[in-house]
Order: sequence, then C-alpha cells, then structure tokens
Amino acid sequence: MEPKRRQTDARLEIFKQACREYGLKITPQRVAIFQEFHGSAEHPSAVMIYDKVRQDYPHISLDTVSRTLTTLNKIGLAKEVEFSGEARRFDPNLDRHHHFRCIKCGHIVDFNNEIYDSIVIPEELKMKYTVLEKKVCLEGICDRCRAGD
Amino acid sequence: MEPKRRQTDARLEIFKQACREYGLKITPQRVAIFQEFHGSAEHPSAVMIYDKVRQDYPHISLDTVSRTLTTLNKIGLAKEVEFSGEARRFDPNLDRHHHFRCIKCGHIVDFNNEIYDSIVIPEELKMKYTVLEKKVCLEGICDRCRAGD
DNA sequence: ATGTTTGCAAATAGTTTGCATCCAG
DNA sequence: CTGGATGCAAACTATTTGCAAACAT
Repeated sequence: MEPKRRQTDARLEIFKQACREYGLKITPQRVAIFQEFHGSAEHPSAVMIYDKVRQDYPHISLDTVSRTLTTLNKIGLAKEVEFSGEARRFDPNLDRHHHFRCIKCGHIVDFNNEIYDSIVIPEELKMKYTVLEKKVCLEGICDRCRAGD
Repeated sequence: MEPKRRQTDARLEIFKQACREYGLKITPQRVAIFQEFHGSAEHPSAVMIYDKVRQDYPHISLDTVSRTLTTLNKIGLAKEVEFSGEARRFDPNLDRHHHFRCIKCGHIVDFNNEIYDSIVIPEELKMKYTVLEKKVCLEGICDRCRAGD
C-alpha cells in the first residue's frame, strides 16, 4: 500500500488533464514545478519553488517557474495570495474596517460592516498566535472595471 | 466657517504630537507627506504619494516618502496593507480557508473555521461589485516568533 | 551645537519582455 | 513538423543602504 504516492499521482493527473484542456504542453519542468508547488505547506513564491526544483533540474530558469505559477493561477490550480506581488501600500484609515480589492485594477475599497466587526477569533488560534489584526478580505471586480468590459 | 481645514489641522496636530512623543523631527517633507497621505481615499504606495507631493516640493526624493511611510506605520498613524510589498506568493490550497500571517517572519498559515466560512457578503456590496473570493485575514505574531523573543 | 533627516547614488530583489533554440504533441 | 515552451539576457520596477550635506531643535 502506497497511499501517499497514490494521492500525489491523483493530483498530478488533475494537472495533466487541465493542461490538455487548456492546450498546454506537459513538460518535465511544469511537472516538477507542479509537484513541488502542490506538496508545499507554505505559500511559496517563485524563488522558493525555484530553489527546490533546481536541486533536481539544475538548468531550470526562474522565469519558467514564475511563468508556470502564473499559468497555474490562470487555470485555477493555484491562488495568488491576496495583495502579494504589489508595491507596498498604506492605509490611512485606522478605524476598524474591511477590504474589497479589485483583481483587475488593484483598487482597494474600505467598507464597514458591523457583523464582520464582531467575528470572534477561535480559541485554538488565540492559544498559538498573538492576533493583532482581523479583517475580512473580499476580492473580485469593481464597478468601474465591470463597466469597462 | 472652515470645517474642512479645521479637521485637517486637527489631524496634523495629532501627527505633530506623535512626532514629539517619538523624538521625530517635524520637517516640511514629513508634514507634506502626512497631509497628502492622510487625505488620500486610496491606499497609496510610496510612488503615488511621491508623485503628488512632488508638485509642491519638486526636490523631495522617493526614499524620503518611502521612509516616512514606514515611520508612520511604526508610530501607528498608518497601517501597511496586508501582504503588499512582498513577492508574489501562491496558495496550493484551493479549498475554502482563511489566513493568519505573521508580521515578523511573513509566514502564512491556513486555517479552517466553519463560522468564518458562513459569513455573508452584504447586499450593497453585491450590487456594486462582483465578489469572487472572501476570506478572513488575521495578522499577528506566530508561535515561533513569539518564542524567539 | 548636534544628531536626526534628507537627497543622491549605488546595490539589491523581483518581475517582465524579446528572442533564438528546443521539444511535446 | 510546428507552435508553444524554455532559458538567457536585458529592461524595468520597487526597495534598501551608505554617506555627505542640510536642518530642526
């Protein structure tokens, strides 16, 4: 019995199937990147994946990793971490509020919501971490970008 | 009656008071940056502020803006937008989940919570925006960083 | 007077683009 | 075979650091 490998293979099969659907070629680099990415418990950046994959594929380039992660994001097998990859931005609003971010134009809208304000931090998290900030993050398409389509 | 200016001045006074408390000098550049920043409805990056302040202070440098925003963040008059300023990162976990991020080491932890899963998007937001993703974002200090102090 | 802050320049880091070569289908 | 993918180099963007000069206190 090899449950771990079996599961990995199942995921890999999903990836390969997705490639076929989207007309993407199944290259050794893509397979290696996907395996490394999918097995990661962190939320890796291109460089993190690059450093690991390079151990097996010394000739792989960082752009290939970068492009592949972008591709995985496009075909729905990866989700870009909210706000990462953008320039540092600062919020002058110090009151409790929440964020909606447009994935097209990057615009961030503050909004208030009493129900969101009152959500409680789970006990098991409180034990392990010091939580300094809580906020609901919504993402989608803003009115202006929706109109511009 | 000048309600708008009066309010601006009140905020400026808070800033000046904070500078005195923290032993920071009140320079024309800092005042200009603070005014521009505080009046901004966006969530500006250093470059955005730079471009505006430069209209009045052509000699100001981008680093000064960058450093001042970092300073404002430190003394609690600005809040860095979660995850911004970091390299693009990707999440292999496609299931619904939420994020805790350590502000010291940048580590992102996934966690599940049924109550968080069931939060509802307010009607007025649904009307205006197409919401594709919702997630609770917590920030603080993780167990490892807390132990390392 | 003096110690912080500023502005410039250089260094660093991450991402993107163009292009010739390579290879999966 | 052929079009998409790769790897390299260069361009770009954002940020950080060192340092001499400037200036707030």
